[in-house]
Amino acid sequence: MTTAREMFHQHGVRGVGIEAITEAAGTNKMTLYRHFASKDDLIVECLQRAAKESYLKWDELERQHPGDPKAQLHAWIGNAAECISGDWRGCEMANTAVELADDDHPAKRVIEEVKKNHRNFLAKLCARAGLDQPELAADMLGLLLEGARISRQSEGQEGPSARFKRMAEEVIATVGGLGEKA
Amino acid sequence: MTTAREMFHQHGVRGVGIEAITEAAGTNKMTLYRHFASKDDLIVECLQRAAKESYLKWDELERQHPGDPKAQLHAWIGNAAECISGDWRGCEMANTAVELADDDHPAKRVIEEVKKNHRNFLAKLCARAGLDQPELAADMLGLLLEGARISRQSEGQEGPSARFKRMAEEVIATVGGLGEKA
DNA sequence: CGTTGGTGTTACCGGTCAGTAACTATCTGG
DNA sequence: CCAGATAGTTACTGACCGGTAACACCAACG
Repeated sequence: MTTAREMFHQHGVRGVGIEAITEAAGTNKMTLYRHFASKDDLIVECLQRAAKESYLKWDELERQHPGDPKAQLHAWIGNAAECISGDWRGCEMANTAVELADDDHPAKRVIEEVKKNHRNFLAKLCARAGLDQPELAADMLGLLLEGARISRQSEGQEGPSARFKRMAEEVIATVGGLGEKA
Repeated sequence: MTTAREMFHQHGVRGVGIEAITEAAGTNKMTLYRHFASKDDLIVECLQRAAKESYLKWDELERQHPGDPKAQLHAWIGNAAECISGDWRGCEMANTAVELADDDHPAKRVIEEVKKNHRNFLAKLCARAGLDQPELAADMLGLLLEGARISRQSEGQEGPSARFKRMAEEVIATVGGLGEKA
């Protein structure tokens, strides 16, 4: 199943077949179909697992800098920047959303919910960090990250996504309005 | 061929077949294969046509506000915001890049070049508009737009992408450094 | 020992899709 | 009026893919 995550991510959910996944995982199609009703079902469960992992990162942030929302915010930026660098292939959620043009695919509901949760977490963090316009800052940080993950795939590693960290810091410094010297 | 653009955009390049395209265009497969060597070829030519169209928009910007880079920049934001609203399905280029996981697909070269050109155009415009940090501002505007186009597909019309215009204006007001009152 | 539950294997079905062949119809220009 | 190019039609191939059926295998557990 971890294998499924990797292969879906690497080749896209539409670009890889069930057989290739099971083969790579050292098993076979039948075994898989005894655990998952269909390919769509497998996709959804993969995304849900990814969602759980990403939620855990928020807890980790809190653990690493307990009671220090400002440091958590900077750590969030650091995490995000680190994700983008390297030979990455974008966000599992966003990529899947693009691939699944069908709007009523069950995976879409999962993706939408997860994205909304992340935005809300981020907005709350911005507020706790004392930013003047936490909602605006959260939107900007979110879109910058989303854009960087996409740009990474269109323009490669050297493109604008390489400057994400600086942009994000600029946002919380100027837009968020920490009061010049915070 | 315009039909091909629409269908690729609507259902994704991997989600629609040659036959469906030709049928929708009121013709048939053979005729298409007399003009294009393969489906990949068709994809590439569609993207190139999309690229030409997008370049024309820059000329239009210049024509609408001749010699007024600041107005051109605001008009660019307006155009972008308008594109995102409505029942849009993201950027043809970026979506295709996500779908075509294969890195050495011929379409990838086209996409990369187009995206780089747009970034450079935008950076030059930011410089002409007198922004203090035109490169940084261009990167931010570009990523915000890219993020908005993706977020539009993950979170729907009501998500952060709806606030794109305000964010973009915020960027050129604070980050670009027009000097407080420009 | 036997049974039961999970796993592996093979083969298959039905469908879709990219791309081709061969033939016919239509329109053009000379 | 004829020749040549272009477009339409039908049918086909070969490959892939999602999903299923039937059956053999192997373990644990009574």
